[in-house]
Amino acid sequence: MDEHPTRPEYREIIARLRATYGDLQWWPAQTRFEVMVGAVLTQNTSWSNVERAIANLRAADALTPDRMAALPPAELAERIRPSGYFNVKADRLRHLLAFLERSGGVDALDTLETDALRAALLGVKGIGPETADDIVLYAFDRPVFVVDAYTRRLFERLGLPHARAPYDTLRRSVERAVGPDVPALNDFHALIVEHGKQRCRPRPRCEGCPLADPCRFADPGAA
DNA sequence: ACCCAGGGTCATA
DNA sequence: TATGACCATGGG
Repeated sequence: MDEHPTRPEYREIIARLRATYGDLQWWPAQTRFEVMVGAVLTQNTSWSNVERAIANLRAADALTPDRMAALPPAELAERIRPSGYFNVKADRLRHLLAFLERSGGVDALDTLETDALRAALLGVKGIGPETADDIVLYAFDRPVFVVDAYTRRLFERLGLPHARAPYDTLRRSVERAVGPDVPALNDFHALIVEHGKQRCRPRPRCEGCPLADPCRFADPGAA
């Protein structure tokens, strides 16, 4: 009941994951705008598919706000087709472009406080909590923790509290315990995703888990 | 022929 | 607050 993990507990998880997967320091992108685009495109979609879409955009020289805004909507959708939900995501990218336009661009957003930046992003149609935090952390280097499906699955299996709590409850719990440590928060989410892709999958059960070997934790719902 | 993937919106109860 | 339908491609 209201039991929060201690700082060492999360630090220990980070340390063990780092020992296995390395010091990742994430987001595979060349610019902050590219981070934002990738964050939208990877919604419920594997990164390999996003890479094709990004490559198509790069081939069209459309990886800047101005150049992307110049694309006809139908062509934008066609370019990002490999990332799935391409009609929905094309609209979301255009909402993002309109937001950047009326905000004065990426550099202007960087002058906002973290909470204000987060709130502004959440006001964009198509940008929910996880996408907003991807952008806040990986494009603007602000100290937020990103919660995703991998995070909930791992925390559930480790028996950590708030695994199924509302998004902000889980996010704040980790932020409070870890502190405003951008490199640690950057790595933590990246490591959870990497661990999720390599081992901590719905099935088969995590094999050779660096956090608990053998992984003895049940799937969500089975506990 | 399945299940899964670095979610979000909208309608409904 | 909490489900469920919907969006769609590509890999295992």
